[in-house]
Parts: sequence; C-alpha cells; structure tokens
Amino acid sequence: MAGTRPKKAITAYDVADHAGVSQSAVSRTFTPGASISAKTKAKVLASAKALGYRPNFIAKSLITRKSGITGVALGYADNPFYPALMEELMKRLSRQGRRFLLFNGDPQRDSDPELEEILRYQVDALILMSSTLSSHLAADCKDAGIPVVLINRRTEDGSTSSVTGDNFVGARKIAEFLMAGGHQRPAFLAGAENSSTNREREEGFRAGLSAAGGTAPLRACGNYQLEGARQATRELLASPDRPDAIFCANDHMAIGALEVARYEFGLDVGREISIVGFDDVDMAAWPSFDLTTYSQPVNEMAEAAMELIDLEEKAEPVHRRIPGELIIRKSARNPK
Amino acid sequence: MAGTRPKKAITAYDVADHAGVSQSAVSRTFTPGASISAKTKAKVLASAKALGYRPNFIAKSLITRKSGITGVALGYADNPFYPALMEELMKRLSRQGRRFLLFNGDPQRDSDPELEEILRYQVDALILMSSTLSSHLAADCKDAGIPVVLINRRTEDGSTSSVTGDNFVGARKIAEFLMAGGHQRPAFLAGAENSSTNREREEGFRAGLSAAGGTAPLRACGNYQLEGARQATRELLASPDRPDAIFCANDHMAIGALEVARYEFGLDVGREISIVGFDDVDMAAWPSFDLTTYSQPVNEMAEAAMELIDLEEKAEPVHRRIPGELIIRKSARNPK
DNA sequence: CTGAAAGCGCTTACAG
DNA sequence: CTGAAAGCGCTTACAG
Repeated sequence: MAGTRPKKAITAYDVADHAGVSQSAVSRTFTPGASISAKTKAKVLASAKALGYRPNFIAKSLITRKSGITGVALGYADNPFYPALMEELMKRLSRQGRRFLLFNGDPQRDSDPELEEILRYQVDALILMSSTLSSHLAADCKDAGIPVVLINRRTEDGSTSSVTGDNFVGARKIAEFLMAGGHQRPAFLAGAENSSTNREREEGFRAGLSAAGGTAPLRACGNYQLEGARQATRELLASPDRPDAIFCANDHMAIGALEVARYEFGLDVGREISIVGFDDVDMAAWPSFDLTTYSQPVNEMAEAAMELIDLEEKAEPVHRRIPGELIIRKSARNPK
Repeated sequence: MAGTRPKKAITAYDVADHAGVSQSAVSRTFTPGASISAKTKAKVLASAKALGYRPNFIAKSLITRKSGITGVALGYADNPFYPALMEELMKRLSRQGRRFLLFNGDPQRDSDPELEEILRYQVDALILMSSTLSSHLAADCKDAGIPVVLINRRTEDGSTSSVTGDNFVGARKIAEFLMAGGHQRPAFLAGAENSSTNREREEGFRAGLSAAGGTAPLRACGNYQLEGARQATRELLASPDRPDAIFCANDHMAIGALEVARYEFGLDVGREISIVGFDDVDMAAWPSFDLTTYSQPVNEMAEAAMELIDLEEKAEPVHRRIPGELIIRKSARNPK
C-alpha cells in the first residue's frame, strides 16, 4: 500500500514484558473489579506509564460486544431546544463514561442509510432527537438488543420507547389561558405536519379552544423553520380576519412570529397581538422576547432518556411524559 | 418471515456458509475495490441480505487501525456559533462516511482526562472547538499519527494546527469603524482572559483605536457567558464615564450587552450607544438585534478544518486564517 | 479470482 | 492471585 499506516501501538503484551507479568495481568489491571493483587497492579501501572500504554477500546469492544458508545441523532440544530437537550445528554453520558456518536438525523429524507451505518459500530444504545426510524430498522435494533429511545417524538404505532413533553395538556392549557384572556381569533402556527409532537400540540390546542367555547383556530404552517414561521405569520397577519393570538408549535417559531408582528406589522406584542410558544428555551426569557410559553424541561427529559436506555432488554416500549408548566411572561395578554 | 433468529450476531462466516464461499470472499464483497468476481459477489450479497448481515466496523477497525471516527470537542454550546459550526462539520464528515464522536471539551477545567479516553477509541482525527489540549497530549496525538486541528483557538506555541477567523484584522476594522463614527469612549467587553481569540481581538481593537488617535478602551470581562456579559455591561454603563461604544468579543455577549443597554438602561442602541459583536451568527441578523459585527464564516472554517485533518502526516502545523468582513447593521452609529 | 491461515489487541473461562 | 490459551469478527498477505 502506498498510504502511511499508523505506527504500531503499544499493546498489553509490551507492558507485560516490561513488567515481567502476563498479558492477562495487564488486562486485569485495567478492568475494575478484576482479581489482581495490589503488588502486581502497581508494577503494571508503572510499566504502563513508562511506555505510555493506553488500552485499546476497539479491541475490548470486540469481545465485550459493548462499545461504550451511544448513537445520538440530531435533527434541527438551529432550534436551540436541541443543542440544549444535546448538552444535557452529553453531560450525563460523559458522567457514566459513555461516548456520544453524533449523526445527522436529517428529518427531511428517510435517514435510515446513516442509521444503518451506525449500527455497525455496535452502539450500545440509540437516542433519536427529532428523528425517527423505519419499523424495519427498529426491529433490527430490537433483535440486536440495542435500546432505542426517541426524544420529543413518538412513532405512529408506539413501538419505540419515547420521552416527550406533555404536548396535549400543555397546548390545552395554552388554549385555556388565551380564551381566559378574552382572545377572539386564535391561530395555530404548525411545525412539520407529519410530526407527532406537532399533531399533539395542535390537538390539545383545539381541544382547549372548543372546551372553552372557542372557534376552531386559523392555521398556517411554518414547518419548524424560522423562515417558514415568518412567512406563515405574514400570511396570518395580512389576512382580512387577522388573528389576535398565535400559538406557535415551538419557541423557535414563536420568536420568528414575534419579530414579524413587532417589526414588520408594528404590532405591540402582548397587547395588540398575543404570541405563545412551546419549550421554554433559554432565549424565551430574554427581554427581547419575553415569551409566554409552556416548558419542556431538557434536564428531566435527558434524565428520563438515560433511564430508558438502561432498561436494556425490556420487552415492552416505555413512554414517558415529562410534565411542564405554563410560563407566563409578556408576549400574550393575560386573563384579567 | 423467518423463524426465531439467534441473538448472536451473524458474522461473515455465517454468510460464507450460506453462500457456499469462503469468509474471505464475504470480506472482499464488502471491501470496495477488492479482487472478487461479480458472480461471487452477487451470491454473497444475496446471502448477506437473507441473513441480515451487517459488517462489524469494530472488528474492521481493529485491523485497519482506522475507526472512521473523528473526535470533536465542543466547548460552549450556549454560544450559537458552536452548534452552527458543529453542524457544518457534521455535514462534511457525514458526506465522507466518517462518524463524529462528540465529547465535552469543558473549557473551564483541564479537559484532558476525557481527551485521553477518546484516544482509546482510535479516532482518526481530533477537532477541537474552543478547547485546547495539553502539550503532553498533543505530543501523544502526534506520536499516534492522529491529526489535530483547533477551530477558533490557537495554542500559545502554535504547535497544533488551527483554523481561526481573522481576529486581529477584524477587531482593528471595528475600531476604525467606530472611530470614524465619532465615538469618544470605546469599551472592550472581553471573553475568557486566557483565550487566544479574545487576546487577538482585544489587541486588534486597541491597535485600531490608537492608530485612529483614540484612547485605550474601557474594559470589562464577560468571560464568554451571557450572564457575565450582562453584568459587565451593567458595570460599564453605570460607571461615571459611561462608554459610547462597546465592542464585545463575540456576538453572543453582544446580544446580552445590547439587551441590558436597551431594556435596563433604556438606551437607544445604535444612537445613544453603539454595540458591536464578532462572528455574525444567524441571530445577529434578527431584527431584535440587528447587530453590527465582523463575520467568521462557519462553512469555510469547517471546510478548512476538513482539509487540515486530511493532511495526515504533515510535519509542520498549519494555521489557516479565514477572512471575514465587517457586517454593518444598526446596532452601532455609522460614520457620516 | 479464491481460500486457508495468521493476526489486530484485547477479555475471559479454565487450571493451577 | 496468576498465566496459557481460545476467541471476538474481521482484513490481508500468501499460495494456488
């Protein structure tokens, strides 16, 4: 071969020779809880240090069939909810000494090809943030004993474990809050039409509206994109029956909507029009937005995801709903 | 459907048996460019499909000593510059069929322990975003033939390859712009004191100021944190000789500063006080901020990083400066 | 083009 | 507690 092969690494055998022990002893030194005397261990450690030995996890993985790697699919990184969630996940995984193999769970196309790849790395678990996987692949994971958990999304048939916020309840509470505030023409600014989260939020919103004697909401779709949300807001606000409240399927879109209302239509947000989001991302609390929203606590969601992936060989999928709460700020008119 | 499938992973031997060929033939089928007849390959592929075979990358890595994994250290995920950069990197790595092992490059403490770990996974390369590594570890990487590139940071001695924006020049241009706009009392809101990026930006700013006959800037430190930036801004604006312009070491802090000026001090940003950032993150263009800044193009920086890690066994470290440009918006008073 | 065989760097029964 | 040995699932000379 013309290419340069990395130079030979220092192996457990080199250390064993140097320390005058067997290779097994070297292995045991680096295996917590293995049966080895303090004296032997000390010798090995000294030799390892002298030689700059670093146990090869790849070789270990081959035998133990556990790579210590968790695959994580990230969808929309521009929505700050996901980087925040990712960070919480990373902290917890790090703490357990697990690694984090990130891959692009492109939500537009079928992301399976890349997911297939990931399985070849013998990941111990798969966490999907705003991505989904085909039933075929889900079955493969099950066969391989790889726990899978979806965060902020569910599959149609509920066959894969999930951690979600309380979308239906949260959206219903938002509807009640808006109706109590005397709003007449509520609108719903939708995310991706095929997303379970969007569907649940819309259903909760409609349920809350009709329970409070309201009409069906106006509707526009922003597809979870910032520009999409802006465009949808323009449509809504330019229409003859302009809404007096817009519930956006997430904070990311709500911020886009708020800016359009304020800077393009000159509306006093919170007085002339009410805008509400969902997630309570950090940015929602910034004075520029001061967004009324419903929280999805990323730390609790990450924690729950960690618990679910540890329930390794569970027979049945588990669905965890993490409760949130209505966060009242200034972007929507409050009930009197 | 087939009957009960064994939990044991199916290996190349199983496929070989099924196809009536040798295990070598199976391996060659999945090795692009390997010497194998179309007929044999077809047989193997059919058997592989029938059995649901998936080559084990871990085993492959053990032999080839290439894992196909690039380690990426992420520092401050709350600064949107980093998620944006990460996404660009991920896209490119994905396209090359490489994986992305993310780890927490905690910038506060010495992040080496976790970095040490990462090397055991035989990563092919290391990309550090706003993290640094000890000279000891850098030497280890060199010995192991693992390319390392720093993004948006340099080491003191320049011994590790890097990709950075043009910090000095950009900051100098900002100083010139501010001086041309008639500002009398400029201030610098610093990031982490020990960061090369912060230092370069401060030096460029001071150089530009004095070249234009200005005074040394007032100064406060926000440590790259949002809350730190807010606090620093409060100090600056409450001081008897309140600055009339604040250059913040990055957009993230500039946004915090802008909000404090506008919402806490009631200042008309862009008229009563000028606030300038650095990076040109997406958010800087939002109407709520409309931030004058200097761009660091994440796509070009990611591209450059990819090129540097491909220069595998280079003898000398390479330092790439990616030029940016002054982005004039409304948060600072313009020259007449 | 093809197969038998060695070996990548470890873990883990198995004996002692 | 310790070591010799088998083997994890592949790639890759080597011979045919």
